[in-house]
Amino acid sequence: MSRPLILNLSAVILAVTDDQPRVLTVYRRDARHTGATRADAPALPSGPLDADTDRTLEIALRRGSLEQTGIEVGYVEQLYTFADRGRDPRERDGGSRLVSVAYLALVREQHVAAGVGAQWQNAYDFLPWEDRRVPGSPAPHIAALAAWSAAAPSAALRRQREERGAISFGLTRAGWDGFQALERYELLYEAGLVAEAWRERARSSRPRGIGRSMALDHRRILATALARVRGKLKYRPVVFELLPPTFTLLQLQRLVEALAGIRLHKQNFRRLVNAARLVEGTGTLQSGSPGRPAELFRFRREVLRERQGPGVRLPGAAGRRAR
Amino acid sequence: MSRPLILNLSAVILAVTDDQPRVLTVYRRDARHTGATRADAPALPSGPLDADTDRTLEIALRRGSLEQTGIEVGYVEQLYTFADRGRDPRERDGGSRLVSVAYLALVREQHVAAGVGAQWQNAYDFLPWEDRRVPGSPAPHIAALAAWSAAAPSAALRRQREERGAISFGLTRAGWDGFQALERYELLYEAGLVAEAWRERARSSRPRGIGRSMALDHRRILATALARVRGKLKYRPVVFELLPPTFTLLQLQRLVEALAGIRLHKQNFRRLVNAARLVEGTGTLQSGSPGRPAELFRFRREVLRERQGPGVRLPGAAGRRAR
DNA sequence: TTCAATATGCTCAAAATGAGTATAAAAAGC
DNA sequence: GCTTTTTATACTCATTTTGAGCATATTGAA
Repeated sequence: MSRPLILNLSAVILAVTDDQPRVLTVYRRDARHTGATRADAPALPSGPLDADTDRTLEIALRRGSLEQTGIEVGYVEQLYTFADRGRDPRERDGGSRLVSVAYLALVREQHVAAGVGAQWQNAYDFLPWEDRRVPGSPAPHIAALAAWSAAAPSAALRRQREERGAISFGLTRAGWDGFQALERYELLYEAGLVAEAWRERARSSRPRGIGRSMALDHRRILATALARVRGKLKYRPVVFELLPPTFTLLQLQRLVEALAGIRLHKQNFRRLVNAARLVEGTGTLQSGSPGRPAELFRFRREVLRERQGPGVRLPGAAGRRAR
Repeated sequence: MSRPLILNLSAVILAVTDDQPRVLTVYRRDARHTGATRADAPALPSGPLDADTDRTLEIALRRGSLEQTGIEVGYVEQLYTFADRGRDPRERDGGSRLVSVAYLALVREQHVAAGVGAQWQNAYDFLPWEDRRVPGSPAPHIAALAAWSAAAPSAALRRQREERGAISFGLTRAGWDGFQALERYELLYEAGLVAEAWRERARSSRPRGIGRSMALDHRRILATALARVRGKLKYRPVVFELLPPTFTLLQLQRLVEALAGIRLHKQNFRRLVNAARLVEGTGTLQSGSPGRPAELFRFRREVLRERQGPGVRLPGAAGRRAR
C-alpha cells in the first residue's frame, strides 16, 4: 500500500425547475493547472473528508456542499463509491489514488448565492437520451450503437452488443426502463459515443460525442444518481423533498415526469396518488393560472404507517414500446 | 487532513443452505492483540485496497475474499461505504480512520476449504428478529422497545420512538416490510438492545442483547446486505445466483422465503413465477424425495428482454399484519 | 391397500390498471 | 355577453393481477 489514498465526497445535488431536472455544478479550480481536463467541463461539487473533524461522511458532504455552492442540502443519501484506477488523469504521474464517495441530495428550487461559482445545469443536457418525454425525438445514438455492434470483431460479440443495446435502450418487448440509466451510459461509453471515452485515446480521431461532457467520471456519477432517484421514486415519497409544502397534482405529476423522463396518464396518475393516500387536499385553490383552478395538496406523512413502500407509481409507463 | 485513512473492502458473502441464509465469517486475527473486541466475535472477511495493483474495488474484493476464505465469489455488488468515526476502537488511540466499502456477494452453497479459518454462520443468528417464517415466535424485542419508548425523557420523544418502532417492526397497518432491515437494526442499537451498543459504555451494566454479535459494526453491514437482497429480489433475478442450474419450484420458493424471511402462498408463488416466464421446465422429474416428484426447472435468461425489472414477486407477503 | 407428503391444476371474488369519455370552472378573445 | 381555450376533476369499463382456497395427481412408506 505504498500509494496514498485521497477520499473525496462528491454530491449530485438535484432540483427540478420548469419541468427540468437540474444538477448543481462547479467549475474545477484546478483544471487550468493540470491541463488534464478541458478547462470548462462542469464538475460535481466535491471535497475531501477531514478525518479529524468530520464524524460521518454525511457531515463532511453537507459541509463541503455548503462551502462550495452555498447551498444547505436537505435530503441526502449515499449513492456509490467510485475508485477505479485512472478516474483522475493526475493519478498516472505517480499521484495518489482518488476514491470518491458520491451522494445524492435533493433540494427545493432555489437560487445559488452569487459569486460562489456554482451553477444549475439541465441534467438532460448531459444525458439527453434519458429524456423521453417528447415523443417525436430522433434517436441518433440508436443508429450509432447499431453501427458499433455491427463493427464487432466476432459474431458472438456482435450478438452480445446488440442484446445489451436492445435491452438497455428499451428496444425489446420489455420496453424502456428508466432505472437502467447507468447501464445505458456505460454502454455508450464502451461504444465510444460519449466524449469522455476518448480522453485516454487519440485526440485527433475524437468524435463529437452525445450530450455535454463533465469533468472526470462525473457524468457516470450523474447517471448513477438519476437511476437511483427513478428507482426510489416508486417506493419512497422522495418527490416531496423537491416540492413546496403545498402543490397541485399537476405540479406533482410534472415533477415525477421530469425525473422519470416519461409522460404519464393524467387521470390515472391522480387516481393512484389519491388511492395510495399519499396526499390530502388543503381545501384552497390555486389562482392566477389559465384554466380551472386546481386544488392545493400536501404530503400526508401518515402514509408511512399505512402503506408498504409508499411511492409514486408510474401509470402508463409500463411496457411502453420504443419509438 | 493529518490523520491517515485506511480503505478496507468488506464482503457479505451469502449462500442459502437447508432453508437458512448463511453468511461467511472469519475470526479476526488481530482481535487478541488489541483487546478491543471480544476475541471470538465473528467478523466479515475484509481486506485492504492495494492502490498499486487493484484496478477496481471489485477486483480487490474478489482477491481479498479468495485469500481469506478460499472462495471465488460470483455475483458481486457494491453495498455501502461505512466511515463513521469510532467504527474501529483502535482509532481512538490516534490511529488511522477506517473506511470500509462493503460488498454483497452471492454464491451457491459450497464447502469452505478447510484450514482457512472461515465459517458459514446462520445470518438469522445475528439478526433473529428478521426471520418471520415461524408464525408462533415470541417477540421479546417488541416489549423491550416499548419499554425504551416509555422511558423517553420527553413526551414528544416518546411519541417519536413509538412511531419509529411501530413502522419499522410492522406494527402499523402497513405491516412488516422485509426491506427495512437496516432501520430495525439501527433502532435496536439506539435502544441499547444489541450488545454492540454497549461497547463504548459501562461494561458492568451491559445487558445480554438480542442476537449474536459480530466484530466492529459488521452486524450493521449484514443488516444492510439483507435489506439489499430483499429489495433486489423483487426486480432482478438474483435468486438464481444461489441455485444450481436446475431446481424445483419448491426449492426456489424456500430460497426466496429464507431470504425474505416470510412464508409465501405456494400455488400463487408458482403462478407468478410461471406467468412472469422466469423459469422453464426441463421435462425431467426429481426423484428420491417423498411425495409426488417435482419437475426440474431452469432460469429463463430471455426474460430480461421480455419484462421490466424481472424478479420474484412475494405473493401473500403484502400487508401481512404483525403477530 | 391406505396414508402421508408433495406437486400441480383450477376456480372465483376482489383489487388494481390502462385507456378512455364526460363534465366543471376558470381566463382570454371577440 | 358569448365563445373558445385551457386546465381540473369525476366517472366508466374492459382487462389483468392478486389473494385465498379447493381439488386432484403421484409418489414412497406403513
